[in-house]
Amino acid sequence: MSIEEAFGQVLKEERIRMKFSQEGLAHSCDLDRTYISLIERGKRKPTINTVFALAKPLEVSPHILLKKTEELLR
Amino acid sequence: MSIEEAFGQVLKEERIRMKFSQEGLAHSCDLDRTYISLIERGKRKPTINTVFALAKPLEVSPHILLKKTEELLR
DNA sequence: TTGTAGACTACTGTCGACA
DNA sequence: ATGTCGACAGTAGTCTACA
Repeated sequence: MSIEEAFGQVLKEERIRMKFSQEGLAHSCDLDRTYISLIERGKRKPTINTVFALAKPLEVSPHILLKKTEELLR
Repeated sequence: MSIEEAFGQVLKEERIRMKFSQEGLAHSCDLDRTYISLIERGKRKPTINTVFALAKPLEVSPHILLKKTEELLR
């Protein structure tokens, strides 16, 4: 499993936990809905700034997203 | 201070802690030396895969780099 | 509500050279 | 050992549209 696939899975879990639709999350962090879709399916490797943007509406620290990603990979 | 500036500062601290030159670190994580220089000066926003690549030779978990970045920003 | 496609812009990351 | 420059290839991220 690749880093971006693991990150996508984490993002999806956190998004669903917060009861966001992809659309709602996209709007909340000022990103495109189709881009959220791409990330969740492991088709994109977001920059650190994007990770920070995603983390905010998910009410989780950015580093937690990476930590969960690492846990999935190991 | 921007996210990328904070990350650059963290990277530099960790690199120096491990007694790497930019060149040595670049070689160890298979990135370009000038790119390490750009990141440390906050001129680039690395992707999550790049963060993972940088973390490995620094012998630190990727999420720790983000955590230290967050601490600098706050 | 989500996946996907295509066309597009902006920027990440490479490389060679020189101070 | 590092900063910087310019040129470049590849990809992050946008937007419209349709299943």
